[in-house]
Amino acid sequence: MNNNVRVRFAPSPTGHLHVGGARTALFNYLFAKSISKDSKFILRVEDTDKERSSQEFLKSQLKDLNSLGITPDEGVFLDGDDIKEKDDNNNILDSKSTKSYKQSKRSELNIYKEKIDFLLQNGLAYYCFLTDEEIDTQKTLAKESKSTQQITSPYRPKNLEDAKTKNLEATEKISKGLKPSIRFNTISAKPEYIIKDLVRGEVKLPSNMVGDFVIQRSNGMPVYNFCCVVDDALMNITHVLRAEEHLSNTLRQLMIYEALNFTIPQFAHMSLILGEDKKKLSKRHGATSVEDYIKEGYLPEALINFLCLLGWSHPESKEIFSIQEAAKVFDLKRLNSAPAVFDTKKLLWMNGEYIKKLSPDDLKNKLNKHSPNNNHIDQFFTLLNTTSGSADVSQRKASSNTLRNTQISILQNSIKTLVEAKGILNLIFGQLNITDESNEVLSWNEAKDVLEFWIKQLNIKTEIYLTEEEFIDIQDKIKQTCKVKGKTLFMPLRVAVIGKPHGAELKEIIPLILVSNLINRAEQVLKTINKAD
RNA sequence: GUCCCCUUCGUCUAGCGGUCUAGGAUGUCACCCUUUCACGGUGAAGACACGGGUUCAAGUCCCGUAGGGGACGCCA
Repeated sequence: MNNNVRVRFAPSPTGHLHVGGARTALFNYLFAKSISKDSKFILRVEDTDKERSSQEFLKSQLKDLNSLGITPDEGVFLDGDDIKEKDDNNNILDSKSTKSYKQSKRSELNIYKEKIDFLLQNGLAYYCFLTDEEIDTQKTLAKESKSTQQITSPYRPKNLEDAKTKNLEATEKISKGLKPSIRFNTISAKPEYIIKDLVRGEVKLPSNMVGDFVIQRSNGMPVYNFCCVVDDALMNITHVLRAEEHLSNTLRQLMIYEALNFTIPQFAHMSLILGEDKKKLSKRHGATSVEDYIKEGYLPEALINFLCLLGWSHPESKEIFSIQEAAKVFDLKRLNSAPAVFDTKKLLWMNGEYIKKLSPDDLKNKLNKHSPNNNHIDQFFTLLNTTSGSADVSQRKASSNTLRNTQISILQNSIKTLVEAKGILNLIFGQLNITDESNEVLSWNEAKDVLEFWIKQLNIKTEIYLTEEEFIDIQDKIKQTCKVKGKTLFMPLRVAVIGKPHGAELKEIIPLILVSNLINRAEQVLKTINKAD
């Protein structure tokens, strides 16, 4: 009929957005965007587990998706700080609407009840009064006898006639206060179901993989497998792109599609993201949520770029590209069926690349957003932005573009994550911290002379800041007077400026530090030398 | 245990029967740049899990074996 597709990402708000979930969302998004302008990426919320779901988690997940650039065309979205829903015509749904993209709400609207009633009446589902204990015994028995561990329920009807009597019996029990679950009756299932998976090709799923599974909890809430099918069908989802761990669920879902006479969508089961131990990435691998990575100073743009390359490859072998660029060339055929290890080292490299590409203003904004209470950030950028009308000679210099660029590179070229900026800024504005590494340098005979002369020269200066030229001038004087060069000159000096023998280029960092501060630091270092003597 | 999926450098991957003495990226190492560190530049080492087939020809197709992973919930 038309070439538009409808795909969905259906998170469950029981935790923060996991990188695996983010990638699933990304591929769904990219697929929709790559097909046509009118294709839709829908966000549905699977919050049937009332105990574990929360509004806070939902909000956090939506926020993370937004910052990654994955915004839904339809369904649940975040408007400022409010969770809202919009339908396929872009109409905002209010609380009285009979439509919703949240399964908890859809359950209240009896959307699932109608379908479950249909199954019950036709013997395709049944009330099951098996207790937890009874189920446990069945399971342990099955384990001991090494047979397949499927639950067999005595409440399962054998045929339509049987279903009628069983339903009657059930109604009676329910009226007495018993709370049954509802199981799907697999009695009429085909022996084997075959899906043509877009990633894996033909996958055969034998029906004996599953027993009569629960489709509605005893508390009245239908479960994931059921809601998922009903919603995908009712929302006209054309392609289901999800993680491989759902492959075995597909069998159950296929049975439901069939029982309910729904059209079956196309499936694409994407490979899993693994930790370094090659096991499914989970909390015990450390940082796994998008929020964790952002807190650690990763840029959302870098994270999403990295995720995109996990199980997918750019047709031109590009490594660095935006989500928009990816959407232009995205093709499901390039999805890899093998699982991928999440390589933090490559992410780190990629993040560094993104940081280097940032304009000074963007860098400033990103840093401020990341650590809003660090006033060194503004100090740093104010220094770089000082107008050329300033009376101070170094401020005039600092405003020239070339100098500004080299100075900003102190920050930009040496950090791979936003958090690392803190350390650099501390070197410029913070308290001097003399590292253990410096001790050896300070024990050199020349060190004391160099520092004393350095302080003397600084004291003559009346300007607030030193220019690069002025520093080089002093540096030459030290060379002559103290008869030092190379390591013996630069290392003690560097310790006197940043507290360690390695790190920033002196002529770049010195023009950023107040002369008075330089004096304080040098005196502090000199004191430790004298103490050691 | 049962069923399902997967298998190219350490890692992410290219490869859709001949153009593969297997390409790129990252990581590692070396050298250059640099009076330090980093950045940058150049280069090196590094892989088709194994065994059978099919074919004139197999990393590429088929079958086994081994290894890894996933699912087996009134979680999603």
